[in-house]
Amino acid sequence: MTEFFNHFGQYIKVSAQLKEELTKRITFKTFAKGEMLHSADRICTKSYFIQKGLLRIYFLKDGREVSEYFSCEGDWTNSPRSFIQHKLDLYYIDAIEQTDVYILEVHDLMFLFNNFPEMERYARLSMGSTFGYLIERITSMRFTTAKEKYEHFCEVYKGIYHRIPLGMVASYLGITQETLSRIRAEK
Amino acid sequence: MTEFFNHFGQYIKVSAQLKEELTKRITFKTFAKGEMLHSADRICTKSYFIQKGLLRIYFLKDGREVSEYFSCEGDWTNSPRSFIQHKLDLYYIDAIEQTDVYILEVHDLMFLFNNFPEMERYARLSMGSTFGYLIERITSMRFTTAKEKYEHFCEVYKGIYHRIPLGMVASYLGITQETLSRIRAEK
DNA sequence: CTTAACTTTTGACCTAAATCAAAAAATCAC
DNA sequence: GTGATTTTTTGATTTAGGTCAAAAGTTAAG
Repeated sequence: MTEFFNHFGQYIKVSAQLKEELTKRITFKTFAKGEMLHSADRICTKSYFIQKGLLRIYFLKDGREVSEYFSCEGDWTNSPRSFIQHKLDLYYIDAIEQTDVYILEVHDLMFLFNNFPEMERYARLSMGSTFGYLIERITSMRFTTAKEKYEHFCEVYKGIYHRIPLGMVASYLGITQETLSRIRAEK
Repeated sequence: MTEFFNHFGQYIKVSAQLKEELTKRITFKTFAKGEMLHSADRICTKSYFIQKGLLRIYFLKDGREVSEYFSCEGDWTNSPRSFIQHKLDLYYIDAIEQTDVYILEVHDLMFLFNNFPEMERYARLSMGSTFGYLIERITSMRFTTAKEKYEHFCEVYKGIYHRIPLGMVASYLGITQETLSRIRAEK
């Protein structure tokens, strides 16, 4: 669980007491490649912290799977609006590779928010980072060629972009797999 | 300042003491139409809460202004990464209409975070809402026609979309003004 | 008012990327 | 290992929306 506590340690000082409560509330699970972690027909009550592996968040558009984003080692993953606002949303989560995760239930997280003010700070700060990533992504989606979009993707997902199948990358970028295949071929 | 405290009241209980500290630290200013609130050559140390009016956050791409988003009555505005991470970023902020704002300096905000744990909660919760909006926007930008993008924009900015000049809307959507003009004309 | 400076619309033409189709390559299951 | 399924590549064709250019409308300043 070292990587798990280190993650919090990036933003706040993790007291022995918080560590104990986290340990008590967290569970561990391994998902096989292709296995579903979350489906759009349920409210998302779990957040997954990836110890090892790769997850994909996607939704269905006219029957086709469109990747929303990818998460790897050291990331939290859930269906954001479903988890935060406790309502249904359109996202599915599955495992691109065999993936080991720590699981935290939303009611346990609420307990932590209510009893450890530093957890509120942790949430504020870590959300702040993700914020920047989302804004940069929106920026990079407009007035850019398919090639530029792909190059931006490779930068952001440096180190893991080769672990993600081409078709999933294409839908993440909002281009067809044929176009992405041609971009990869040309250089 | 009622609208200002009401905003916090949506997320947390605002104690008399917090109210007092907020009042002490906030300043008020009016910007004329077209006036700049923030420029990319400076670090953004101020956050603006709009009492009345309309602001635009934009950046320059090949010399053209690209709208990142718009903020109106009841919204906070700043250059997000610059304000949060205290570094330079590429965004400019100007006033689309004459705009009245409450101004909070980043160091005053930090004081509030350090002395009022409920402010951390406020930040977590209000960021959570914005999060949902950003993700939905990313979703709506891929595999959609220019017309669908515009319709989504009108929904999200219902009530204020007619206050924003066409060219600014077009760049927000990542389409040309000519295309947007034709979309508006056809129906 | 009147001129200047933007903003929006309209028209003609062009191109990046979509679509459709099928072959080739890689991966999986037994 | 072998056939079946899935993923990726390649080719031909189409199209939505971009570019360029200019006219029409609108707003602002003196």
